[in-house]
Amino acid sequence: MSEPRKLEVLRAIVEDYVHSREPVGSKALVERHHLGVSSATIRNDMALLEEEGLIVAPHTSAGRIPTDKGYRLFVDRISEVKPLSAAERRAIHSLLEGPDDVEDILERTVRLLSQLTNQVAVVQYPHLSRARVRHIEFVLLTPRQVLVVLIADSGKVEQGVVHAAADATDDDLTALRARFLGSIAGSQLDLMPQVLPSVVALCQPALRNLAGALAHGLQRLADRSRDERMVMAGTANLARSNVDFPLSIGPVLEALEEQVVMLRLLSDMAEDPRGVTVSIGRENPYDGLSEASVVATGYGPGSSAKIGILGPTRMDYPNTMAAVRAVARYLSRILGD
Amino acid sequence: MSEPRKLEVLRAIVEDYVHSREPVGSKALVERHHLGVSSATIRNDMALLEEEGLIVAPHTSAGRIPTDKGYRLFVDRISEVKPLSAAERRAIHSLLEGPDDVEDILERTVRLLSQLTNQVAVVQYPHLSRARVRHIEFVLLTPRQVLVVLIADSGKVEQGVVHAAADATDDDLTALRARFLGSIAGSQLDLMPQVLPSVVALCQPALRNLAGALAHGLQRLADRSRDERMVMAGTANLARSNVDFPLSIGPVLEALEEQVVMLRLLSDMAEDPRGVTVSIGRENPYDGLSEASVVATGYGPGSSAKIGILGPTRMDYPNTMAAVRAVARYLSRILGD
DNA sequence: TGTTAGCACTTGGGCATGTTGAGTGCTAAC
DNA sequence: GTTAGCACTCAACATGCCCAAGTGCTAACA
Repeated sequence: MSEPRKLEVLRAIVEDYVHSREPVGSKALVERHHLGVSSATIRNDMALLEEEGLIVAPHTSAGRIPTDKGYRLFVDRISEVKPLSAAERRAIHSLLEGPDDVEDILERTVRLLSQLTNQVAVVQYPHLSRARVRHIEFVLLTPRQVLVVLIADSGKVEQGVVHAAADATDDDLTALRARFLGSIAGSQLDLMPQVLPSVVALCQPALRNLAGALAHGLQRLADRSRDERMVMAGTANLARSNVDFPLSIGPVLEALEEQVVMLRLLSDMAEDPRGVTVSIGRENPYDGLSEASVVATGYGPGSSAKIGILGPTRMDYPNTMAAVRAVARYLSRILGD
Repeated sequence: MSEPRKLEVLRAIVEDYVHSREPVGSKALVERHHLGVSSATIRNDMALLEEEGLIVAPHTSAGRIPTDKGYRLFVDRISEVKPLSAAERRAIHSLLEGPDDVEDILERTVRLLSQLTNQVAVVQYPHLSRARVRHIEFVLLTPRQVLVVLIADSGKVEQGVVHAAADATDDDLTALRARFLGSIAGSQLDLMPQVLPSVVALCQPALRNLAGALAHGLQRLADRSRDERMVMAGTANLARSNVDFPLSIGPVLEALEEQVVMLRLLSDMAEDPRGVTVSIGRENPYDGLSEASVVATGYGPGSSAKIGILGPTRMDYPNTMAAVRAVARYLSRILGD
């Protein structure tokens, strides 16, 4: 049997199944795709495909559906990333115009991606560990409460409240701010643990307590911005695409809510030379996602942060991959300047 | 027939139905609750309740289930808000300890509430319109991009990027910052439209363009913090509580994602003298929530912001109301000082 | 007047049974 | 290597039947 036809048959099965959501049989296959052979031949091919674990029959006399392995082969060797339609390109263009606040941009991006793909879209905040301190600000809220603001040169702002052991004054804060800023402005966020203690040590004894508290607060902010976050959109698509289909969406929602899980998942996805990485069904390290696939890619400087979508294994991979890739590229471009 | 018993029967029906998820019949009712009368009598009562539109029978020979109106009566006149269990109180206490960053607190609160109630929890950011300007900061990102930071005395920080028409320098920004701060520090966020233009007008002509852009940016930030937002948690509970039950969760997820809808809904809920407001099924202004109920209450200064939960109409109102009320009180207390 | 027992009636759910059609694997011929 | 043909399997659907749960009603009762 010819190797090319075998792949062709697998391709046809995947496409039909994604489209119809129903097991596809040999006869329907020859009708819908002009394969040039009879259904009996296809049956033989299918038997082989099943032996190789690429497809399975849910019950004796039903059609076949692709396995995770089948999808994998499809994605790796068969499908081509389709170019986006003109309408889609336009949507990307227009939706990503507007104020270029990092937060705003990510929010709109993720919404856009979820609409393009009809899946749940997820985007990770850009990494800040290599970002540098641009500015800090101490603001007295009450005599014992100080709002600490840390501004990175990436434009990200972190804030938190610090409790002082004794009453502080605006003058204290102004002095300390100058001192801190002098020492840490321009230094990398991940170097702060090395720098901060020496700043505190150099303070006048009277201020040392306060300085310690503030240093601790700054450290927390720096940690937090390294500490990753994400934005998502389109959870309602989960319910829609699975009407009358038993992808139990409970576990998936749980995974999405446990941001740690999702972030881990995204980070762990190796970068693929083709631009998008796909993790299918049980390939996912998280149990709740055993019937789901993740399509993701990096964006921004060094492609360090990830953007992607989450959907049922039975999804339209070519189009989804195209959308993810395109959106990631636009996003990189916008954040680039 | 005695009015008290009628209510008692309704109460029993609601409680059994909430518990079992199945229509409850007259016989089962007398068995589970010691009502002191026979099933025949209950049948008569039920017929009356049905006439009044408080309960319905899904089909001829099934038990009855409460209608929206039935739940309404139950909530208004029958149920009592149960006190929380000691364990629950402890959970609230321990989970709400930690750094008292507004954002952090809200996030933990909403997570806690969703766990206590097994529903989706939602909390609205505190209103800031009456907040005052504590501090502003301009940071040069590139010669033509300025990061504008607005810090309110409530501790909330807003940030955004402004594009300059011409190159700006740090000195320009320092000067402008002093000027802006001198005029608007301490003034209410909603008064900024009146104040900002005059500041711009007073600037040196060379800086006026830049000042205008910055003023515009500040205005946007002020608007945004008036512009309401929310945090939510527990969407996975939707899937869980509705396993084998046809509350189509799609529309509900949509509503939750359209934050505008939810915020509107929360804002529109009148304050109830008993401390918690309930909106049941079709009482909700949004179609997708016709099988859902919202239990909410205000918190914080003037109870202006809302916190609440969203779940199926068939929910345990007494406990849910108790949890919402308790959590709101703790939240108020924590934010109060 | 309110309560109760008894009874005829309705009906959804479960079950056993039969039928249909899509789909398969296998074999023999091309 | 491909195909036609055929016997076989089995989910899905339909049909009929019975049962249990539940109802409404009536007549008797306190």
